[in-house]
Amino acid sequence: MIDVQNPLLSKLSAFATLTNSERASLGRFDRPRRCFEIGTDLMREGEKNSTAYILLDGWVLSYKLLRSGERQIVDFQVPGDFLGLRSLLLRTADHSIEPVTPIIAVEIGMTDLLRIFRESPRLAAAMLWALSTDGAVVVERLVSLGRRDAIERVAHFFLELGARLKVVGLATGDGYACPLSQYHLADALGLSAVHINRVLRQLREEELMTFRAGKVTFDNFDKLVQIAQFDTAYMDHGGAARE
Amino acid sequence: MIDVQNPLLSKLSAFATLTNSERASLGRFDRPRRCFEIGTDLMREGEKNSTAYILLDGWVLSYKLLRSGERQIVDFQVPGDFLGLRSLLLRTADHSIEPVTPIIAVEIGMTDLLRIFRESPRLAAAMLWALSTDGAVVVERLVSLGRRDAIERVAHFFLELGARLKVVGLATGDGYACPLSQYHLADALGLSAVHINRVLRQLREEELMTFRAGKVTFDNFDKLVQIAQFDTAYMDHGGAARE
DNA sequence: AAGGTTGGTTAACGCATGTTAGCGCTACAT
DNA sequence: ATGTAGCGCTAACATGCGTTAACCAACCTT
Repeated sequence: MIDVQNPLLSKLSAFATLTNSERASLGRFDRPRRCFEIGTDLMREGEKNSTAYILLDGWVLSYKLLRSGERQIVDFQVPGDFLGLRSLLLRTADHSIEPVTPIIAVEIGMTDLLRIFRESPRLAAAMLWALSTDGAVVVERLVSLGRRDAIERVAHFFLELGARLKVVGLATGDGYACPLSQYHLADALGLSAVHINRVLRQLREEELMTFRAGKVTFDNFDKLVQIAQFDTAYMDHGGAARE
Repeated sequence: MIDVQNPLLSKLSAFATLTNSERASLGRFDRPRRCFEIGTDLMREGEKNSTAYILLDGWVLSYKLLRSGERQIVDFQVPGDFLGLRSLLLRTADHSIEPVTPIIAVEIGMTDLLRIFRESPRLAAAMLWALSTDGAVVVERLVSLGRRDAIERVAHFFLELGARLKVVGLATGDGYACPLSQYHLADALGLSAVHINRVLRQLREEELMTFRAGKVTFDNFDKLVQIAQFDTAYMDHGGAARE
């Protein structure tokens, strides 16, 4: 049971080396593991007293709908990420969450959170740190939408995703498996699907990166980093083992 | 000394009615109050072990710079807001903070946070709630940048700011004092200053709202809400006095 | 086999917004 | 009084991206 928690453990370990009892504390959720198929929302905006989850396997996306029917994807979550923790604290969901692929997740409720805070302040700090990282990612996305043009935005997105997946062992320096469609990218990056397609072609033709058939391949990582002005500083504050 | 904390107290009271001892606990920061003038940053991106603050008076802005020299303003903070709490948890500042007006703020450090968590779980929950609200605001801004056009964006911005100021008694339903320049709006909303000017003129000519000489006046609140698709749901989850 | 659906792809056209440039006002320093 | 810096304001022009409309391939479903 502790085993499946691996992605979260890898992430938190980037913040501080956890003791065995802390690892055990994380594993001791009595709440059930749940599976969700594509098409069934985990959480819907406006919903009261929603549950939060830790994502063990698969990808999900968080989004908000506008009256016009358009949607803005706030972020994608990958194994090891928290789902809907903010909505738990707010007591009303401020966004919706749906699977991108079939997923496995563990429920967490307020009581679990409080128990962790009681049993291990260090673990609590690690979780607050992980939450803050999520916040930093959203802020960086906001910078993208506000001040980067389409190419920079797309390049930055794939680099960031790669960095996040690497932490949980799902990416190498060369690329990673990515189940998103071009429509997903459009809704996440504030562009039209047509323009996403144009940009992907350009990235391909200039031999910077390739996104095709569910695979991201970095052809010229350094140049890509330069174009995107990608700086990992906002993501890797842990550096493992401080304090 | 407790008195000056009023803006934060008003905010947290929207989440739960605080006991006298909880109010006292909030007031018992031994850290000094500090003043900052325009031009002196409170925090700079990349800085290690920065301090966080509670803003008592004045306005500040949080921003990130791009290589090109452009900047994206992430959010403005008004009295009662936390400053740099995420950077405190991350141990490295992921954004910079500078005053918009001269300000007064109280320092808070990790030790203060931990003390509050120890002394009063309810107060801790209230603070986590306030933090989550800040997160929800950033997410809503992200939706604006991704999917709203210029008019909707500007309208939404002023409505949201009004709602936030109202909580701490700095706005009425008709309008509020606002020390921002059109350049501030441009950097916050991902538009050019020229276009901000165009949009403000349009809002004025269509008698929806006026922003002039440091004052925001709502001329047709309802229509403005409709144009912006402004829904306060993401801001007022507290509703005072639940549990 | 036929039809529907989803995702990728491209071209033509239009528009919202950026860019550049310039004018005027106020505040403030010299 | 004179410069200078910041801010508001506007016009003319340029462009990045959206929109619409197709076509194709892969994969369902029946």
